Amino acid sequence: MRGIVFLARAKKTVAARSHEEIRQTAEEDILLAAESVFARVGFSGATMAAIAERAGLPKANLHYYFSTKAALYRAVLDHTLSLWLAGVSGITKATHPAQALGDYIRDKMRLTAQYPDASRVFANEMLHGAPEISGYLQQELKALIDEKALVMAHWAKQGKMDKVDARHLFFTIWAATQTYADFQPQVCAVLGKAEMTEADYEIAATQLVRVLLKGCGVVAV
Amino acid sequence: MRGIVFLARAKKTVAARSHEEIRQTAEEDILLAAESVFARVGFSGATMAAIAERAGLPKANLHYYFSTKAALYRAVLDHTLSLWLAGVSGITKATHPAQALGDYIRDKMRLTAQYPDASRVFANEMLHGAPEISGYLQQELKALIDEKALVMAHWAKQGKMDKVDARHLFFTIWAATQTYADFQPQVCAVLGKAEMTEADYEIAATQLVRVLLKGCGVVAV
DNA sequence: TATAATCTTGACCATTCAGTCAGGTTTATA
DNA sequence: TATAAACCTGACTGAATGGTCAAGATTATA
Repeated sequence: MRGIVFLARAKKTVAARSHEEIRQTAEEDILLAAESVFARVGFSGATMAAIAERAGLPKANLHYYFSTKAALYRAVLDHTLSLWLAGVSGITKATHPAQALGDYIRDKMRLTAQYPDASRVFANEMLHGAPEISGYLQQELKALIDEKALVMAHWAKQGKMDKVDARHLFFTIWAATQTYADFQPQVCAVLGKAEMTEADYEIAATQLVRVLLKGCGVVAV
Repeated sequence: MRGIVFLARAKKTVAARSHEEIRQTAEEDILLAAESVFARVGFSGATMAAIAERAGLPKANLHYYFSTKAALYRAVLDHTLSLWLAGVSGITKATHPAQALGDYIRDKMRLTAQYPDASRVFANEMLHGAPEISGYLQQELKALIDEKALVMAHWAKQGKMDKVDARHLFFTIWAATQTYADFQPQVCAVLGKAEMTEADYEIAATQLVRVLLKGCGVVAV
C-alpha cells in the first residue's frame, strides 16, 4: 500500500518538481486536509496522524512544514479569516441597500455553500472563546462594521431603509447564513434530506433576502 | 487545600444526607461542571480531571456516577435537548402570529442569555456532525417543525402573514438568537464590550422581533 | 561533478488522559 | 448493633498522541 504511494510519488518526481513547487503543493495539501479535519472534530479532537493520513503524507512530514499542531491550526484559521473579510466591499453609500444588502447576503450564503469547512473551523474557534483571533475581531472586524454602520445610517436618513442597528443586523446575517454549514445535521434533518442541494441554498438565500430586506424596510429597487 | 475541601464535605455529612440526596446533588454538581467545560473546549478538549476540579470532586468520583466520559457528555446533552424543545408550544393556529412568533423569538433569546453553555454544547455537537442526536433531530424535531409549518401556512391563508417557508424561518430564528452565545467573542468585539448586558439582549431581541415579523409580513396585533 | 540545501520518513520518546481498583467511610436495614 | 449497600478516593495502568531525530533521498548550486 505504502509502496504504491511511494511509487506514485517517485513517478511524479521524475517530472522534476522544483523545491518551490514541492513546498507549495505540500503546504496546500496539508492545509486542505487540516481544514477538513479541524472542521469535523475541532482542534483538540484533531490528530496530526489523521490529518497526515488525509493528506496522504507521513506524520513527520507535516511537522517539517508546520512545526506544531497549533501552527498548522493558525494557518488554517488565516485562510478562513481572509474569506470572512471578503464581500462587504459592496456596501457603500453610493449603492442602493436593496442591491448592496441583497448581494451581500447572497454572497455570504454562497461562501457558506462553497466553503462549509471554513465556516465550521471559524465556528469552532468562536465556541472556544476565539483565543487566536480576538485581536482581529476587536480591530479589523469592529472597524469594518462600524464603517458599514455609518453607511446604513446614511441610507436610513435618505429614507431608503428603516433605522436599524447595523451591528445586530450583521450578526443575524452571519448567523442565518453560516447555520447552513455549522448546523448542517439539523438543517438536513428538518428538511428531511441527506444533504443540501444547490436548489436548497437558492431557496434559503431567496427567502432570507426577502425577509430581511422587507424587515429592514428596504424599498425595492 | 484538599484537606480543607474534605473537612467542608465532612461537616456537611454531619447533617446526615441520605443516599438519595447525596446522589442527586453529586450528579447535579457534576453535570453543571461538565456542561461548563464541554461548552468551552468541546468533547475532545474536555478532560475528566478538569470537570472534576470544577465540580470540586476527585476524578474517580466522577466515574462512580458516570461510567465514561461519553456517558457524562450524553447526560449533559440530554439537558440541552430538553431546553431546546421548550418554547414552541405557543405557536398554534389559535394564537396570532405577532404574539406567537414574537414570544417565541424573545423566549429563544432569553434561553440563550440564561443558558449560554447549553447553547454552546449543542453547537459543538452540531459541528461534529451530531452523532449523538441525529435520531432526535430526524424524529422529534422534524415532526415538531412540520407541525408548526402547518400553523404558519394556516396563518398565511388567513392573511395574517406572508407565505414563508417555516423551516428556513426557524433556522434563521435559531441561528440569530444562539449566535449571541455561540459567537459571543465576535458579538462582544463588534459591540466593543467585554460582555453582553441585560440591556444588550433586550436591544437584540427587540430588533430581531421587529425585523423578522415585519419581514414575514406579520400584521401588528 | 561535488557539495550544500531541502525534503522525506520510520522509529522512538515523554506526556497526557480515560478508566480501574482495592480499601476505606458513611448511610441504610434487619 | 451487626450486616449490607452505597459512596469515596489515592494510586495505578494501558493506550493515544504531539513532537523529535537521524539517516536517507532528491534537488539546487558552484
